[in-house]
Amino acid sequence: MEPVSIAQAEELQQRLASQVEVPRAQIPMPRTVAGLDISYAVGSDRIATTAVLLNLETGAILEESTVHGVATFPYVPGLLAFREVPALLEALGQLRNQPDLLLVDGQGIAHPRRCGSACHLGIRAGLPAIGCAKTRFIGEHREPGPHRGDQAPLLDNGELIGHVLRTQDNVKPMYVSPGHRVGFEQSCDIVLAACSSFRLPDPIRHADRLSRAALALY
DNA sequence: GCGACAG
DNA sequence: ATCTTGTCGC
Repeated sequence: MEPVSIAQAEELQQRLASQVEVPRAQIPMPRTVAGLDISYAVGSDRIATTAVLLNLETGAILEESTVHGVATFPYVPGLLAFREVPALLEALGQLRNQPDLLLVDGQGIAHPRRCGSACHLGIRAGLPAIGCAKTRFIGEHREPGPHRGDQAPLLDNGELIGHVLRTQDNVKPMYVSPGHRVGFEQSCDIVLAACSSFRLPDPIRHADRLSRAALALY
């Protein structure tokens, strides 16, 4: 029930999209969040996937897990989840403690079918999830203000699909959108809280560094 | 037909 | 995502 053709993936994604929940109400502020990321080898299909669990209140890293594997699905814009989510679920499963929320390196509902990687992962893990991407995928927006916390709505044909959020003063903004079971405003609040002193949320930044190091020596 | 296109 | 050198700035 994992490997699928591109046509099947689009069909499957259509069904998953109907399961995405974007509440208008606030959810309890998560105590712990897990950041996830994948590194790819050049001339092979080897990948290393890392999950980092962080205590959002203290900023302490509680635990981390890394799994090695092989990329089975190609990169197709709009279908990134089929390439990455299986591995992300594996790394997540290796954590001893379940996080209160997931921070994904990619889009949430800021996606053509409102079903980015963060939506897939949130639904399949049964946990709240937020998509936090470094670059735009779809949608238009104005340039947010220059300071940490400044933001601008990300719109697709007038529909709100996320926010462009400045996570530190004078850095390129991040593209934040709900993945599952968390609203727009709170998604920005949580991402901001996770960005202690860098552009990227701490857990994602650590996961990126750890997965790259793991891939290099394996 | 042409350009855009998360990671 | 990854391949890449030097270079600018704190």
